[in-house]
Amino acid sequence: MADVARLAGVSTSTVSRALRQPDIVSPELRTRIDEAIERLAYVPNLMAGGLASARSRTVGIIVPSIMNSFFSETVEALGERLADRGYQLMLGHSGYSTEREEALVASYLAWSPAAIVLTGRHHSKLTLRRLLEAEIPVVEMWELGERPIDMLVGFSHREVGRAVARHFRSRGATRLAFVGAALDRDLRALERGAGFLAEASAGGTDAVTVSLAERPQVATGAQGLARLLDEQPGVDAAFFSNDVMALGALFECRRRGIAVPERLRLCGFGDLDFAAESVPLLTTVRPPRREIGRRIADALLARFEGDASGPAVLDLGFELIERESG
Amino acid sequence: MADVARLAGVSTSTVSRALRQPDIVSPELRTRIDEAIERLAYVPNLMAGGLASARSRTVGIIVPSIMNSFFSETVEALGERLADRGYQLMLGHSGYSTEREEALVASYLAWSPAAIVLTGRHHSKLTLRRLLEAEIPVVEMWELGERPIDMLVGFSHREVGRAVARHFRSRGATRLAFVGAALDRDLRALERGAGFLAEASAGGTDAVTVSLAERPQVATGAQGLARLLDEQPGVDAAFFSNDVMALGALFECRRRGIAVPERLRLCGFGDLDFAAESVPLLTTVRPPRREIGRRIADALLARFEGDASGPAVLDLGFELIERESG
DNA sequence: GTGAAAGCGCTAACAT
DNA sequence: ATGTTAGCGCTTTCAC
Repeated sequence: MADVARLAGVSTSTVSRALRQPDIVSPELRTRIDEAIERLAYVPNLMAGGLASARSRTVGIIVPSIMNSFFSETVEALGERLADRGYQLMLGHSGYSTEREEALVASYLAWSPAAIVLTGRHHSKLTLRRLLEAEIPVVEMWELGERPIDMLVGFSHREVGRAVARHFRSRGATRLAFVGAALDRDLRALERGAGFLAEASAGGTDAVTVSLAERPQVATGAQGLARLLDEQPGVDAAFFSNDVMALGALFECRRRGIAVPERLRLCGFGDLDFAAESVPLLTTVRPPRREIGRRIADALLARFEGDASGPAVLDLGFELIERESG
Repeated sequence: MADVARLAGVSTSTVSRALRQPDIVSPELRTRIDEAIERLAYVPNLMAGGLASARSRTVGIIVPSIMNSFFSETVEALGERLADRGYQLMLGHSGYSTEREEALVASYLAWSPAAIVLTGRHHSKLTLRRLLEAEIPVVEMWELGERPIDMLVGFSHREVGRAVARHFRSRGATRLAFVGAALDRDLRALERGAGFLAEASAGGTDAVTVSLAERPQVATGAQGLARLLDEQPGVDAAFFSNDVMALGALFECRRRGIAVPERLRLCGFGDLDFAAESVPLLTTVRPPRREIGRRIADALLARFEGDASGPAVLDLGFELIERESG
C-alpha cells in the first residue's frame, strides 16, 4: 500500500480511504490511486486490515454436514451473494455435535468475523456466551422458535409434520407412521415427526414411529420400510425423515411388490431433484433451501451497512408437493 | 496475550512459544501459562499472528459446486482432518468458471493461506501466475496429468471411460453410447466420454455420444435416455455422465418398459448411495471421493511441517462396481 | 479532502 | 530456555 501511495503521490491513509469509502476521496486522487493499484497489481493484505480494524470480511458458517444437499444449497446461495460483496465464507461442519460446534465457533471468533451463521437452535452454553460477547450478527437457520441469539431464518418443522399428517388423512389414510433415522441427533427431523404424530392423534388417526439408529440414507429408508412392514403391517401411509430415505423406501416397495400409493402412501421431505422423476413421483415437502441462504445474505449485508431494521425472526414457510406416491 | 503473560509472570514471547511449540518451553512455565490462558479464557487473535508471521492456518479450497456430493465428500474429509490440526477451510465454488476461480484465488491469497486446493487442471493464466508467486503448497485434485502447478491428487477419467467400454464389450454389448451433460463445462465428464469412445473404437465397437446442454441432474438423465432411444435406437449399452443422470435414465426405462440390462445396459459414475439400492442395482464407477480429501490433508500437513518428500502426482485409482444394470 | 502518527496483537530475530 | 525489541501492513483518530 505504501508503494501505491508513493506512485500516486498521496499518503497511505488516502489510499486506504479510496479503497474503503471511495466517495470521500476527490475524483482526481481516486483515479490516480486506481491506476497505481492497477499498475502494481496491488493486493491488500486482509490480515493487516483486519488487525487494524478489529473486524474482517469473513462469515463463519456451520452446518451439520456439508454433504447434505439441503444445507449445501443454502451455503451455495449464501456464499454467492456474500462473495459478490467481498465477503468470504469459512465453512465447517459439526456432524450434529454441539461440542464440535463449540470448537468451530471459537476458532471462527479468532478471525474477528463479520458474522456467524449456525444451523439450528441447539448450542452449548459456552457457545452462546461467546457469541453474545462477540457482539456480531449471529444467524440461526433452518428452524424457528422463541428468543433467537440474534436473527433466525427458517421454517417450522413441526408444521411440516402436521401438514403431512393432514394431507394423508385427507387422502383417506387411516394408519400413519413416521419413519425417522438418527433422531437423537437430527432434531429437526424429530420435530417433524412430533408434529406429524400430534396432528394425527389430534385428528383421531392412529400413528406410530419407526426409529432407526443409522444415518438417513437410501439404504436406511429401505430398511425402515422393511421394519415398518414387519412391525406395523396395518400402516397405509408413511412419512419419512427425508427424500433420500423415501427413495430407499420406494425401491424397497418395488422389490416387495408393494403398490404405492394404493397399498401404502409415501411422503418424503426436501424435494430433492429425483422426487420429480422417480417412479412413482414422490410426494414431498419443499423447504426454502436457497431462499434461506439468500435471505440470510440480505439480512447480513444490511446489518453490515448499519441497517438493523430487519425482523429478528423470519419464517420462510414450506410447500407440500403432492405427486403420485402419497 | 499480554494479560496472560503478566498473570503467568513471563514475557509474551514465551506465551507465544508455549502456544506454537510447547516442547521448547519448560514444563513449569508451560503449566503456569496454560492456567493463565484458562483463567482468562484467552482466545488468540489469529489476524495479529497472521500479520506478524505472514501466514495463516487457513486453507482455501475451490470446487465447481458445493452441492455436488462428489466434491462435498472430499471437502468434508479434508476439512475434518485439517480442523483437527487447527486449520480452517475457506470454501468457494467456481460454478465451472475459470474467471470465478481467478477471483476466488485472489481473495484467498489476500489471507496468506497456508495452502490452496483447486479442482481440476484448467485455470486462467493469471491464476497460475499468482499461485506460483505465492510460493505456498497448491493442490489440484480430481484429475491427473502432466506438470502440476505443485501437487496433483486424483485419478484418470480417461481410464474410467475405457474401463466402462471394456466392461460393456465383455458383456456382449455391440452398440455403445456415452450420454453427457454440460460437457463444455464439465471437462472431467468429457474426458470420461473421450476415453469411452476411444476404447470402443479401438476394440472395433460402434459408439456414439448424446450430449445435453443442461446440468447433469436426474431429469437430464431421463431426457438423455429419451433422446438416445429416439436418435440411436440400436444402442444396447449406455454410459452416463454420472449416477444422478443414470438414475434418471433408470426411471425413464421403467416408464417406457425398457428392460435393464436385457434390452439396454446402463452404467453411471460416482457410486452415490442410491446406486446400491436402486431397482435394478446400478453398475457404476467408484471414485476415491473421501480418499482424495484425506490424502490431500496428509500431504498438506506434511508440507506444513517441512516435509516435501511426498509425490507430486498421486493416482488414487477407481473401481468399477458391477451390479445389475450393466 | 488529505496527511501524520499511533497503534491493532502478535511473531521472530537477537541477545542473554 | 527466556526476555527484548522491532516490526508485520493496514486503519483510524486527530490535525490541518
